[in-house]
Amino acid sequence: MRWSQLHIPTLREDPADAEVASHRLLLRAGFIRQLMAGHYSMLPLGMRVRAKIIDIIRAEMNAIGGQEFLLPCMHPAEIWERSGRLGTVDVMFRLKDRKGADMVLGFTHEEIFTTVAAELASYRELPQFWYQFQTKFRDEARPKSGLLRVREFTMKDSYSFDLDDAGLDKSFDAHRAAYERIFARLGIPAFAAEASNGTMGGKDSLEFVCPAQAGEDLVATCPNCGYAANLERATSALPDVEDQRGPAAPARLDTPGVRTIEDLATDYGLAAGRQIKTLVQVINGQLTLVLLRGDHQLQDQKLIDAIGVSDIRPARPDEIRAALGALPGSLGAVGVTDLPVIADFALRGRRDMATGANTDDVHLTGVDVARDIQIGTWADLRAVTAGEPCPRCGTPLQLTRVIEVGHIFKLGRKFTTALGVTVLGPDGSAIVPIMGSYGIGVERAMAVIAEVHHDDAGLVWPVQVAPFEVTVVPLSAKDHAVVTTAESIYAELRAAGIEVVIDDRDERPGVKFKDAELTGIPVRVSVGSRDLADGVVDVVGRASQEKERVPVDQVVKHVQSLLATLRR
RNA sequence: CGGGAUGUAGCGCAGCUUGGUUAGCGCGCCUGCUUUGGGAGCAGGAGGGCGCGGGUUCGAAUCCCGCCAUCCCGACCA
Repeated sequence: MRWSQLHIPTLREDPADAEVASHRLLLRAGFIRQLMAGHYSMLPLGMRVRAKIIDIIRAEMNAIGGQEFLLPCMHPAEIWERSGRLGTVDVMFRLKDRKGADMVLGFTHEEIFTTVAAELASYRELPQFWYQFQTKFRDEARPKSGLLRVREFTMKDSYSFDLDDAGLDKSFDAHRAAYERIFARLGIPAFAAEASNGTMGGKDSLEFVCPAQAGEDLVATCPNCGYAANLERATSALPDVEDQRGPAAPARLDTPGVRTIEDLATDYGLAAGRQIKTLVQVINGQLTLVLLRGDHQLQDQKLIDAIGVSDIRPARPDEIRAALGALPGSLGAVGVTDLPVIADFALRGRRDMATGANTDDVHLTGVDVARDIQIGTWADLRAVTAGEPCPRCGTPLQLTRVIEVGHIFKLGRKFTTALGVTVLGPDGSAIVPIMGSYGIGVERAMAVIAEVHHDDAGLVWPVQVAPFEVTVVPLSAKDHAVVTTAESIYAELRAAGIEVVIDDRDERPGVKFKDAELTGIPVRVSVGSRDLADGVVDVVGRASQEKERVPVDQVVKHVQSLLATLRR
């Protein structure tokens, strides 16, 4: 291809609205343009990278037996009604057609693939791996960071249908292995972390995450045994606490002006770890007390996962006072029998603790959790913090900021049951297939590659996903020898099957060099009159910036071996 | 959805406090000449009516009211 005829609108200055590196560079280098918040147009260079990412994912999906489909992105709302996700997922875009029929834009495709699976008839057909590359629409509360969080994007989503749990495990493991190969080939240093299933339901899920400053999630990782879990799922092995027995009954402690755990600790010598934190949440409209150790933070997703309800909000002060007779700062669960109480495991067996007395400016001490509080549900509710012992091996955990690039779920039979999918088993009885679902955000993957592979001069694409492998740069558009040599090198590289672009613009060398670096093309062949006098050209690696003088008649061979090295 | 910021040419910005001739600068773009080994120089030129809608005023990019959009933080999120 000829640069002069490609639409590559590079910018000399950083775009004002782009903060994170991938956003800034993809805009500057002319790969994408924004239409509105969370919706981006993919320009020719962006399309080439996207196509390569898709090719790699497709190859790995096919390698594990995946069959490619393409399902509609617009669906009748009725199908989502049947699975119970219609009114409950707030990122779902909804619309009506001219007849007034309710439609939705798919934010995922479990339901729709399941309608296709209704034609599966026999156990002999299972397992099935089905996948597609399809646009997803998600009405994000806050799109941000360029392609990292958008409202419209391409997802590779796949779905497995198996006869039983053992089959699902196999399908899941096959996808896990495929994902590891995919991210390795894409140049994304991702690893798997345990995660919450969120609105997908099901029991197990793994996120593939890539460490990055622009990340929105935190994962806890163990440097020793490899334990890794999203903070919304991570646990740690807290040391057991042996409390003294304490008094026979809680004692009243007047604490005028005390509103926080910290105040109580500093003013009355009651360490935060010996306090009970009482939070009031409204769960499905029901006021509920949530108890944690004073020095622990509630992890919201854990609470949602523990009770299986996502309709949760903190109670308002007026609701709290009406129910408990005090304001936050003096709340406690001692003697509360008319409200559900959920407590974190770390409070189990604790004695001689301090908590609010449900009277403003009064606390209780000497509280024995088992004796004095009626706890309905025990759960893991607290957020792990850095340095706590790994739940598997005890090594201090690290917290790492990451971007989620893939997520694989063991779904169970939620969707096949809801949509009535069965196959006949060997004995003639109906079997409900068990599902898994597996997703990779294509443009997010592109942005993550850019996050990981760039420098001060611009993008540095790994060869496998680069928009072009080589750019040939004639340093003059007028010097006959330079132009004809560059053109013949360009033709030879093309003939050798290398993806090459020739920068045939009538621009000064500096402009071409800057653009070559900004766009991140892995290899540059510079043809100038000075070197040509010696019969050589410059071959420069984008990542290494190493320059080699190569005789004109050996350029193709040299470039081929350089590309092979870069591919590794 | 709460908090903060910003909307002036394709991009980056100034002008607004203290309303006043044809709204300005840099980059980019077009033409010509000279240049051409790291974002060239000179000359000439095109392009916006200041996010949108009202209002105040003799007069509004500048003041007032409402709305919209974009970015950042938080809440939320597959």
